[in-house]
Amino acid sequence: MPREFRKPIDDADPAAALTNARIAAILTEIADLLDIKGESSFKVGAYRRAADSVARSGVDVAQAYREGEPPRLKGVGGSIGERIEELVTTGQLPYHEALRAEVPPTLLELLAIPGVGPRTAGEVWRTLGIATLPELERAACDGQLRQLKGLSAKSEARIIEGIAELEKRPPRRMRIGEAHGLAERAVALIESLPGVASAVAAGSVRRWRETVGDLDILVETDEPAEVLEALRALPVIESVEAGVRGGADRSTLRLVDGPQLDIMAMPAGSTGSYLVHFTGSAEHNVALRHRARERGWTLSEHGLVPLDDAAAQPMTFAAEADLYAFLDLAEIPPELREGRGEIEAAEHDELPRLIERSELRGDCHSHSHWSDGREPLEVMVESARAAGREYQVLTDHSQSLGIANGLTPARVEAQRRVIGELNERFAREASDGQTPDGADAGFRLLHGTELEITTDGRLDYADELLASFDVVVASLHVGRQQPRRQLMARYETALRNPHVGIISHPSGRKIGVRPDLDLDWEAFYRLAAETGTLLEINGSEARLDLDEHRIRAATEAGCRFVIDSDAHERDDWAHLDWGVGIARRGWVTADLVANTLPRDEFITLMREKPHRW
DNA sequence: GCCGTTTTCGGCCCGACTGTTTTCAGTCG
Repeated sequence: MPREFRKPIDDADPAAALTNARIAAILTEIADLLDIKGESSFKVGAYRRAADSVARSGVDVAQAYREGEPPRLKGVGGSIGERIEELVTTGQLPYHEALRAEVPPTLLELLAIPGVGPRTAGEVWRTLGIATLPELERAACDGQLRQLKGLSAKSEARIIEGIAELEKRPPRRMRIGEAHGLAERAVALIESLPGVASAVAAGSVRRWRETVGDLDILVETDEPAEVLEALRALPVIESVEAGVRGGADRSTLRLVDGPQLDIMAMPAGSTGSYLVHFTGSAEHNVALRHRARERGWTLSEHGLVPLDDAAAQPMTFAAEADLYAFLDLAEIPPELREGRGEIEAAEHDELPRLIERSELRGDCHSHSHWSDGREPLEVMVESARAAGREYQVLTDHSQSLGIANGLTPARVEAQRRVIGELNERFAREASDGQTPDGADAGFRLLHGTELEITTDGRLDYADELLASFDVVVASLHVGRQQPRRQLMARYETALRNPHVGIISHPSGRKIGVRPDLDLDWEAFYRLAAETGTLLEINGSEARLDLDEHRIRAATEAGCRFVIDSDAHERDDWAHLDWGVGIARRGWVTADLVANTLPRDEFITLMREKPHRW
């Protein structure tokens, strides 16, 4: 996978909120520019690690600095700490600006070309004055690059090809659902080939990352050459990527109209270290190698080799658990392998027992034709029932959300009657032993609403009507650009209302489309915990909201959750899978999630606020 | 530039591949 296409930071708006993500982006750009400049790789790495640390921190770093309580962040020492402080207090970072003046930020675009790294980019800039993609392409076509040290006519051809490829197919990351679907198909396809003992998707798919760049497939076989040859010949394989990753036991391919596939063969019976290595993350692997070194070993995908005998045969492991055990660690679930404290937890046997999909008994957020759902209420409810759930909450939109055909109070009452009749039928069928196969005899459709928090900070229904719902899910779809104080005031109204059980998709983000709401998150979590209002982990793949970082921060603040599909059609029930995946990445255990409760307990819980159990 | 059961200096993760090489640097995952 070519590195991600990184545009220079848009600094047109210096007043843009200094979120952790923006601070991290600035530190990353500093690292890139230093790299091109030819600075020590350790210094460059230090900025990258610091950026990473800021990005994944649960606290609002800018706010913490402004309040005079800088958080302890791994990789942020005196020098970088001072730069962050200057940035968040003055809104400017002269060091960064000076670097941008010295090294043209447009050079970052060159790094997206396969085979072009910071050294090459720096070299063409220094010797030929090239700073942009078109300039590089022209120079390559004119044969100017071959005069540079380490570059030849062959390199020029590769660069021209790489630029063309980039224009034809800009790198993009798949959403979680698409990635898992494709990975499943690829694995099934590969397992059908002769000589294949097993295949498994590793990489970020296996860790359930919210977006995925390419697919890494491990193939257990004793005949790697034959298997890879057969694979390359399949009609669904569009092309064999040139050069990047060839060799006897690995191959880089591309699915027709699909993502890049990195295929790695591993010898049967010694798959433990391969799985660990290719599942990652990079940070997790680094931490593991550190640990191996402390114990006198060097760790790679092939296994462990003694530090004092590099020529020794690697010690191999049949299973991941064996490798972890050798390093005195409990086996770490793939979702936790991000270098966020999982090694320490595994060392002390304090890994959480993560929630499983099978532990969800109900779903608290779904829509139908009555508002903006794409299927009739009856169709949605029958499929939820057939899926074996104990309860489904129908939460069509409230009246002010006209664009989604929100329900007036009169339509709410009409819908209540329809739901009542359906539940009567379900009860009748249960007592007659007529419950359909796969359905839970106790299944009930619960009546909820997705209650709009209006721009002027009111709730969209009167309290008496709110009290009549089984579940009230409050959310904010309009007036997203309001200043932080106003947004917080709106959320506070909802959180303090005794009938509001759940705040839905709290950050309001859409992945890759629009950013989070500007909230005082610490205060938001505190209020949710204090009022006993549940926070939703919304599993629709464009949202995944709360995200994994916020989930952990909210947990630490004492919050509790529900995991919901926000389904608008039957296919959307799969969102529950994605929601559970993200929850697991947020270290969530079943006891933190209200919709793991049996139906009656859940109904009772939702009648009482604060919701604590 | 960061960090410390190798602690204030001297390290800093690993292997494979590529290209232009006579021993290695750059790129990638």
